Amino acid sequence: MFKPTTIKDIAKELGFSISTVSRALRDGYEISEETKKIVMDYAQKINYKPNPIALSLKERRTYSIGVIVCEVANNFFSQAINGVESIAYDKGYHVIISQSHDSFEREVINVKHLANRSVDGLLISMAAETTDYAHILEMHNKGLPIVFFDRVIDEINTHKVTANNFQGSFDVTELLIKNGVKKIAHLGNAPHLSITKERMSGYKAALEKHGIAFNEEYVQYCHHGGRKYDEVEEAVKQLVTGRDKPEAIFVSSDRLSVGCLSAIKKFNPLSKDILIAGFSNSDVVELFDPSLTCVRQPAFEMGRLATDLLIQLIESKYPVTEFQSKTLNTKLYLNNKTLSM
Amino acid sequence: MFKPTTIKDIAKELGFSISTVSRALRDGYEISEETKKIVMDYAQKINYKPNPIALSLKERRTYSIGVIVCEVANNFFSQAINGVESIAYDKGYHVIISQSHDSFEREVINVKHLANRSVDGLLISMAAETTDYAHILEMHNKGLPIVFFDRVIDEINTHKVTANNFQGSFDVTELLIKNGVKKIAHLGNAPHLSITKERMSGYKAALEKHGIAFNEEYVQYCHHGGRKYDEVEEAVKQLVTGRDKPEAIFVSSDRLSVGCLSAIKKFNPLSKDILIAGFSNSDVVELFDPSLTCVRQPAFEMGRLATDLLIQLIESKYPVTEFQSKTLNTKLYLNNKTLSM
DNA sequence: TTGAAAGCGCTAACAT
DNA sequence: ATGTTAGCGCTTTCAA
Repeated sequence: MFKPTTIKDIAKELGFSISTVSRALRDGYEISEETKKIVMDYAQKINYKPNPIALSLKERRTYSIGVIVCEVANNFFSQAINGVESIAYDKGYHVIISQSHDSFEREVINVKHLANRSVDGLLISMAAETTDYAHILEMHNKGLPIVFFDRVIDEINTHKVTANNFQGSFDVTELLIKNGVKKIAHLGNAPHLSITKERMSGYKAALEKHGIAFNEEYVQYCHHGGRKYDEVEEAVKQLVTGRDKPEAIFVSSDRLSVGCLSAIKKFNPLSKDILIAGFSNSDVVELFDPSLTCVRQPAFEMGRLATDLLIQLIESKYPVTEFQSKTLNTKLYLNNKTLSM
Repeated sequence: MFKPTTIKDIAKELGFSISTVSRALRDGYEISEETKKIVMDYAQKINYKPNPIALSLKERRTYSIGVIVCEVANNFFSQAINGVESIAYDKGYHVIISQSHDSFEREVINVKHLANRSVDGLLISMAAETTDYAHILEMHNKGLPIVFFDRVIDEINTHKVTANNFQGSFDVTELLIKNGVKKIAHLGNAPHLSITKERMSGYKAALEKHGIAFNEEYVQYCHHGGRKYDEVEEAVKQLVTGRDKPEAIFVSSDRLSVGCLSAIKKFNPLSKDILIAGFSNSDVVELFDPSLTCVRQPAFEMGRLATDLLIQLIESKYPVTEFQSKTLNTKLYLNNKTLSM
């Protein structure tokens, strides 16, 4: 069952040696046109395909790249993966996707599994739970090409691709302020994540620019990044039932934004006195009620870029020592008639 | 760079032969406890991991399974993939995800690529464009284990896992009828897809049961499955600007349902005189405006089940000749105060 | 109990 | 121009 033809079979069938067949197939210069034609035609006829496993063993590479994200059921990541694929396919690489589900343990398993010669390089957006980077560091030190995207870490020196999280946060916060909103709460992902910190900075900077004091009580974090709805609901509850109810909530992550909308809807089914703004790559934002003013990341482009850099690392003849940190601009989308630019 | 330890290195280091090391590591019965301990401890210490490529070449299997879906940026599929993963990981298989983007050409490439010894078996939901099944048939005939899920085809005899599309359609159509809605249009995916046909049947059966004539003018298909928004918009336009405007539209696919909501919102921003009901696995349906009454498929469970069946096929010692077609029930969710069960 | 050697499919020196 | 051989990392006869 499922016993594919090998080069040996062809050699036997055609009466050539294995190496002649091999060379003919790769169009080697030493082989006569005549022989080439015979071999090629026959290979064509029986639809011969070389065994990629054998090739991998020989060449010590797999022509596949691993992608580790928290989950694919997330607009930002599925779009980013489409970007990854678009480049990878063109350059002849497979894409192996693994989900960490924001779990440290799962991330470690995935990294080890993929890095253990299943892939030639790794594209990773860190899990929300991860604070110990030993597993990544180990692979990096062994020479495995790694490119970070979205959720990056300072501890490792390699290419990094992120959205301009600071500016995106700044812009949306300022937009709210310019529309007369002063009491802006902030709902963030796990606090140690790079995206959380960067987005927090942008938010604070906008407040500061406009002379609004930063209020610690207006800040809530969701350590599971919105993957546990209860956590989001509890955080939103804290915000809306606090002493000084905010006029708006800025939500700093994709999954969290819709979670926040659901929670708000639950607490406040009728009144729409709290504006929600946040990072989201949903392609149906215009359908949401309550409406979501959103910051959109160039996910597809980020995936492309990160993959391009990764493949450069993989294919580089010499050890790469100069690394790039690319930052791509976000875009703001109003979905609410009460707001204007 | 990135040169991992091999069994040979261990043998040299410890002064044993390669085969002794190999056997010690696999806990072979012929090896003395003492030698085993030495080898195991050392392997542990240097964190030795066997090269999976070499194992694959030897065992003629890869311990990975391929999944081909139209896209991961789709609630149903990303949930199904989570189900696939949950089983695959437990049984020690990698999951390689490929997207067809509903393109026939892409599907053919993906199938050939994966089937060509990159995976031990294939899980597939057919692309909307595909009407020629030669590429699948070829692999099936070569003995590659294949399990279909969601979008299945009759032409190949193997395990199949689907939602009860007929019943789901029937239920939601009947719900509308029982709520006094008689003029129900139907917006479907590509007409040759199994899901499209089954859902159409359920719709027709409900109409018939309640003595409502089937009206050809109330039917529109989207050959690209909602992946091209213009197509959806045009179809919806046809429906709502026809001679006899429907009171409701039943949309028979996940991606199409939100597309339809967008289109309706565009044509009818204020009046909400057209109810939309349809298949959707969105986890934020309660946020949609206009509201979407939806049929939800047990995506995760379908993924689990399909994977379980696939792994059974892969690991079966004997050729399997008895195949199962599993059908799982859908669930109806009202998100509209004007409707009741 | 351990080692030598063949073989999985392929490529690439090294012969001829 | 073509064939022989070794080797990629591992398992597994077969010999010792």
